[in-house]
Amino acid sequence: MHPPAKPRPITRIQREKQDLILEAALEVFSLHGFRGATIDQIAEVAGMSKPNLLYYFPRKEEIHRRLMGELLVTWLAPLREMDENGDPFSEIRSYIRRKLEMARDFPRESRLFANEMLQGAPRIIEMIEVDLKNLVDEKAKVLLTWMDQGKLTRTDPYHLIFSIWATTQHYADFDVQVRAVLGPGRGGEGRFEDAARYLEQLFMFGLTPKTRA
Amino acid sequence: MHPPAKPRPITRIQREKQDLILEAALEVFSLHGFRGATIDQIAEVAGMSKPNLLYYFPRKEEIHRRLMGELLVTWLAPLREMDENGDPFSEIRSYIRRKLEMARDFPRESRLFANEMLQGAPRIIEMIEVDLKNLVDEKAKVLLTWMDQGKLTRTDPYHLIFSIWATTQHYADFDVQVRAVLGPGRGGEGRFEDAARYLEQLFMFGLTPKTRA
DNA sequence: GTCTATAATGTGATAGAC
DNA sequence: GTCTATCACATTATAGAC
Repeated sequence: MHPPAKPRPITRIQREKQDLILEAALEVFSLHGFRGATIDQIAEVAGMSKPNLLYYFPRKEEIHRRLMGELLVTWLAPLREMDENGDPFSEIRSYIRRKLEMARDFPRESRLFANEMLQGAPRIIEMIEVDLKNLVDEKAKVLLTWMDQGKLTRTDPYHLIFSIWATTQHYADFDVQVRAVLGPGRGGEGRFEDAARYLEQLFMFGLTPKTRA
Repeated sequence: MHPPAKPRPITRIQREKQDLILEAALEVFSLHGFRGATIDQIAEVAGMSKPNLLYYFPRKEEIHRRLMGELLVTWLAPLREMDENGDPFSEIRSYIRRKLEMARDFPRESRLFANEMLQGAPRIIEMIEVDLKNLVDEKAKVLLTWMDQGKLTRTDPYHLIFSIWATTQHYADFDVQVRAVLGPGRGGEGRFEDAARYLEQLFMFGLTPKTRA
């Protein structure tokens, strides 16, 4: 009946400005959370006027939604890569390494996620309950299989994943504290190397079956 | 010269109202961070009018400052209790247990702290750099001594403390996610028991010297 | 000492100019 | 299609009533 909806052309300037806004919003939302962030501040960081920003994203929530949608995909990628057919120890070890690298290279994304969690995840609870839960269930099953085969110490696979999340993301979310405690000497760029070494030791020894020790 | 400053009498009603406000502020700040929290909301939770609240705390920042000051003391208590003269393993084990109990019993305090960290700790950076750092330095030395004595696997004491913080606080700060992933079955009150068992296993095996294994 | 009316500013959103 | 002047309301804070 109707002619196909004219695919509204996305101009180059539209794409560019949207990217500018999302980049600025990531900066501000990750620091102050959804309610603490102001459109004004986002606009300033993006280098445009507040009303101009609102032309591209008519609502503050739209910006946040877009950000969270893109985030969860990249955020879960490291876990998704954990391969059932690989060697359990090297799979877990590289999962930890990838996750720590994300904390190092994308701390704002980590803080954005943490902020949403702290607030009770009101805007992404559905994604958490479906996409994230499904992925974790799947990988927990893989871990259990490895344990059944005696390749891994028998332990709770869910809490294992939680502890990997917690320890790695800590270096992004609590970065100020980490650097303050380590001081100028050991709080520099080397802190991620130290963390990597420590975490590998913590998890590997904790996971090594007694038959292997 | 001057007569001693008249110790302005703190009436019962003053104390009561201040406690009400601080209780409400904890609730709101822990969910939305400093900027995301509004006096209006705090007043509503506290059951009083906004201007009335501002009579007892003339500035929003005053409320937050008071909250943070009290927080850091109780927050570091578990670590402070770690006793140099005790048995390394039971000391660490009970430290982890105490910390996990705090996450269970005082999740709002945990989230309040996390919120401040995410924002770069602008209002408590000094306390972090002095009080917290000093305590951690002191306890790191204790851990190192234990390692020197061969009672503990040699590892980085700072990152060990970080990982205990991260894994335990995770159950308060990311509670929504934990419960969503565990589902109704294992996400109930038992989740803290499971976490305690898992964490003990993780850290103990990771810390057990090979000569003991 | 206790509390409220009201000011001053900040904030999200829109109607309309270019 | 792109952008800005402006509105309605929320928010912090104060001056002044009880």
